[in-house]
Amino acid sequence: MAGEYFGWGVIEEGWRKGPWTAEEDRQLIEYVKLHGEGRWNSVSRVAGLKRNGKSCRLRWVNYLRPDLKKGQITPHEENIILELHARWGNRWSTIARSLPGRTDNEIKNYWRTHFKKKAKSSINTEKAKARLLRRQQFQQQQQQQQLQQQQPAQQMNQIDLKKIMLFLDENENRLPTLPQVRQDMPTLYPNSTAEEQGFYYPVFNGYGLVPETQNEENVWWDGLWNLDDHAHGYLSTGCAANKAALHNLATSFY
DNA sequence: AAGTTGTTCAACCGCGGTCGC
DNA sequence: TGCGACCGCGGTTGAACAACT
Repeated sequence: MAGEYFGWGVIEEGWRKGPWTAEEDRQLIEYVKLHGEGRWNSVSRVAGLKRNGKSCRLRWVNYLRPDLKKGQITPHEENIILELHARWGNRWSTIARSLPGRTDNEIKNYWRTHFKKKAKSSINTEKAKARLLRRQQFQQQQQQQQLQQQQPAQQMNQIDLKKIMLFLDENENRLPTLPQVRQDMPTLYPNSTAEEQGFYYPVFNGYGLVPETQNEENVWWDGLWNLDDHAHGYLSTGCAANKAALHNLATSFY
């Protein structure tokens, strides 16, 4: 590698590498303000940054984006990471979508730092933990369901329940045959996932169906998680158990 | 106090998917 | 249909700092 040192960064083939300076950050922020996200390869030309498109995108997505949540991962977020990783594996960007303000890079780093070693030292222990977690989740879901049956009006707006039910009814024919993973409840998140089997799920975004080409189970559920207004309040109270409870609730409609 | 080891996280790299020509 | 440009993802690296000996 024949690179030229420039400050503590390196210039290689015309592109600067290494840590970003405050001035570079400022230039990138200014660029995004004016032109929006995307077209990263034109940043160098337009903003005069000696950074390639990839580097600019990464810097923006992982560090400069205004909606990023700074600070430590909370225990609740950690639970979600654990849960989703058990379900999806190393699909960091997918996991990150469920944690607003957190980046895939951040979650990946957090996982490696906090869980990878443990996983390495004892894969079996990890599997056992995942099983335990799922069992606990199932118990929570049952409790949650009981609560809902007792106090449905307080838990969730009827209109939103209707929305979901209508959605499920409307798409009854489109929904795939429930894969094995759903049939053997209480194992909510078994190791073999439906996504691997390439099922097609429609997406409900709170308003209607959104055509979706991805064959990912999570996309379907993400649609539900993204319910707005009242339902959002119910679903996103930061409680994975709530989501899981709805998951079960919805599953019962199949 | 100095050296070593461990931890964290920003940044880079390679690959694959998508899109437009 | 093939090709190149672009983008996003997951894996990996390395610098900075903290903790330990």
